[in-house]
Amino acid sequence: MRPDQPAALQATAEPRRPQARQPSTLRDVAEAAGVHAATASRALNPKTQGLVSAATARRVLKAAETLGYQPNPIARSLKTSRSFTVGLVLPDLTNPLFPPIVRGIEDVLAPGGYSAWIVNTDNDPQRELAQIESLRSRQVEGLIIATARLDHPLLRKMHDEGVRMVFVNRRVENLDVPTVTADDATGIALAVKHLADLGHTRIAHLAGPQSTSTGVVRSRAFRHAIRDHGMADDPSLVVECARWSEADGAGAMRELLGRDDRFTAVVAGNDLIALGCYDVFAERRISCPADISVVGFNDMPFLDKLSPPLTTVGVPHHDIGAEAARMLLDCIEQPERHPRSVLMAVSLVIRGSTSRPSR
Amino acid sequence: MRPDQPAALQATAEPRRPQARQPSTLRDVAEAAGVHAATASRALNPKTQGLVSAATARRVLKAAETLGYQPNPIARSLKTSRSFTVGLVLPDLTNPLFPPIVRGIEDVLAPGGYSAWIVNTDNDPQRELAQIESLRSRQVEGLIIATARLDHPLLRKMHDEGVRMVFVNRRVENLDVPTVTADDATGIALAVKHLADLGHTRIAHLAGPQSTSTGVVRSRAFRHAIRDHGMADDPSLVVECARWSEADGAGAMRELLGRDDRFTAVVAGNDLIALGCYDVFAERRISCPADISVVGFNDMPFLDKLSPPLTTVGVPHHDIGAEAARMLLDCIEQPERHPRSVLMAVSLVIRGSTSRPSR
DNA sequence: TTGTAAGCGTTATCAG
DNA sequence: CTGATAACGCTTACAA
Repeated sequence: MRPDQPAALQATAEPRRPQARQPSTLRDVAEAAGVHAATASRALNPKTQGLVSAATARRVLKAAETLGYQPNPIARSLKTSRSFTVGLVLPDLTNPLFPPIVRGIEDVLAPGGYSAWIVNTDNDPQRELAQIESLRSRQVEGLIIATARLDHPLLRKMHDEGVRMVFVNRRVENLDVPTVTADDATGIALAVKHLADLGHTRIAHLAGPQSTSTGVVRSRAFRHAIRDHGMADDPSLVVECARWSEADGAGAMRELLGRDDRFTAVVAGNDLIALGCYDVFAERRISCPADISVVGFNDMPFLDKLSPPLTTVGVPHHDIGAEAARMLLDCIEQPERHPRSVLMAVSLVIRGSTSRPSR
Repeated sequence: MRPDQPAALQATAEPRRPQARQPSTLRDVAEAAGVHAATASRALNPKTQGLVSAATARRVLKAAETLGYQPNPIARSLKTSRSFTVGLVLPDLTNPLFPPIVRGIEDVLAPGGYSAWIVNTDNDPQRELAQIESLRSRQVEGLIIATARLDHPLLRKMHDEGVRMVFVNRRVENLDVPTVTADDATGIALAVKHLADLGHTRIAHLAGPQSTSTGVVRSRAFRHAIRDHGMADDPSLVVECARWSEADGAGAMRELLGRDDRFTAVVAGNDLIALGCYDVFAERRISCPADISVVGFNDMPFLDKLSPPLTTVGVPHHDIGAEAARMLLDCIEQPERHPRSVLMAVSLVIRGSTSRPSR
C-alpha cells in the first residue's frame, strides 16, 4: 500500500474485482445447444450456415442469444489471419485536418464490419516504423497512410513487399499506390484567379514542405497560375516552410517581408501557414486584407470565426476519408480489381481575408 | 448473438499478394537456435529470461535478430488474455477538445508498452454499447471513458461487473470510479470573479447539458459564485443547452436575448457554446465585448485568433489525458492500490471578449 | 448434416 | 536449465 494517499478521495474499501463473469465461448454455446463446437461455428457464420439444418441452426442461435455469446475476434484472427481491422497512420491527430478524415474513414469501414486502429507518427520516421510494425503485427488487413513523403524508403519497401495500402492527401514519388487527394492544383488555381480578379499583381506564395507531394504540387500550380494570369514568376515571392505549421508560416512570412514588401497578397500552402501570417500581421500591425490579402488551403474548422475570416480552398475532408476507406476495402475484397487514384473536387471559400489591393 | 455477421465476413478467397514473406514465428527462431520453442519463448521474454542459461539466451536472441522475428501479439493475447491495449471511448473525435487529451493518454501509455484503441460514440447509446462490446471482445485491459452521463446504466453495470475503467472530464453519479476532470467549479468561479471585477452586475450563464456532471457542476458553481459576489441568483439568466455545441449555444443565446437583454456578460458552459454566442452577435450586430462580454471554458485551439479573441478557462488537456492513462495503468498493474480521483488545476485566460460593461 | 481432429503462435505447467 | 505437452477460442478439411 502507498503511504501517501491523496485526501481528496475517500471511497470505501470494496471487494476487489467483483464477479467478472467469464464471457461464454463457442463451446459453451455448442454444449447448450447439444451440438459440437464445429457445428455451432457453422451455424453462427452466415457463410456456412447453409451447411447445417435449419433446426440446429435455430437452436444454436438461441443458445448463443441466451448465453450472450460474443465471438472472440482474437481467436478468430489467429486462425484465419484476418482481423477486420485497418491501420490509420497519421502525422498528428491534433491537426484539425485529420479528425474529419478519420470520421469519413470510419463511416465507410463500420458498415463493412471493419474498424480502424489510429496511430500518430509525429513526423518521426523512427516512430513511424515502430507504429507501422506494431500495426502489421496486429494483423491489420491494410493501411491508410497520411504521412507519405515524396522520398519515403519505408513505404516504398512496404509496397514492394506487397503490403496493402492507400495514401491520403500525399503520395510517394513514382509509387503506384491508390491515392486520394484533394485537387490541389485546381485549388491553387482558383485562389490565384480570385486574387487576380480582385486586381492583385504581385502575389506571394508560402509553400509547404517540398518534401511532400502536396507541397510541390501546390507550389508548382502556383507558379503556373501566376504565369497564366500574365504575372512574372518571381522566385523571391516564394518562401518554403519546413513544416505545415503556424510557426513555420509565421517564419516564412517574416522572411518574405524582409525580402520585399511590395506584394499585396499571399497564397498560403495551407490554413495553418495562413494562421502564421495572421500572427505576423498582429505583431507588425499589418492590416488584412487592407494591406495584404491571404488565402489558405483546407478550410479547417472555425476559420469563419477568425478575424478576418479566412478565405481558403475548401476540401471535402470527410469524403476524402470515405473514399480512401472504400479503396482499401476494394483492395482487400477484390484484389484483382485495378487500383485507382482519385482527385477530390475543391472549391474556393471566399471570406474576409481577401479584398482589392489598396496599393 | 449476432443475427447478421458483418458483410466483410463473407469474403471468400484469401487475397494472395506478391512476395509477402511470411513473418517468422517463435518456432523458426527456436529451430534456428537449436532449442525448443518453449525455451525460445523464455529467452525472449525479459520476465522469464532468468530461467535460461546466458549462452542459450544469447543464441536465441541472435536467431530472432537475424530472422527479424516479431512476436505475434494475437497469439500472445489468446494465450495470456492480455492485450497491452486500452480502449478510449470518445463522443466525437472531431471535437477539438479531445485530440490533445488523446495525445496525453498515448504519451503515457506508449512508454508502458500499451496502446490505445479509439472509438467514437456520437453520443448514441446504441453505438456506445456496440463500440464498448467490440473493445471488450478485443481484450482491452481497461477503458478510458469520456462519454459518462450522470445517469448511465451501461457504465454502472460495467462497474458492477468489475470492468476496469477510468473516467475523463465527466463522471457518473454516485459511482466510485477513478476520474480525472478539470477543476470546473474553480474555473467558473474565476470567470465570474473576473467579470465581477470588471464591474458586471447582471451575468448570464449558458449551461451545458444537465445530464452531464460537467454541466451541473459548472452551473451550480455559477450560481454559487454569483451569490458570493452579492448578485441575485436570477433563474431567468440561466439557459441550458441540450448539447455542448455551437448550434445549441446559439439557440440558448437567442432564448436569453428574448427573455431579457439587460445582462452585460455571459459565462458559457464551454468554448463551443461561446462560439454559438458569437454567431448570434454577428447576426444581430451585437458588439462583443462592448455590448456583451463572453467567457468560454476549455481553451480549445485557435481561440486566440477569433474576433474578439475569446477569454476562457484554460484546462490542461494533455495532462488530463496523461493522468487518466496513468490511473488506468495503476489499476492494471497494481490492482490493490486504492483508486484515486483527481481534479486538475485550471486558469483563467483573459483575452479580448471581456471588458467593463458599457451599460 | 454433423462430428473429429488439427492447428493458428504463444505461454504455462509439468517433468526430467 | 530445458523439453514435452497442453491449452487459449476458433475455423476448416476430412470423415462419417
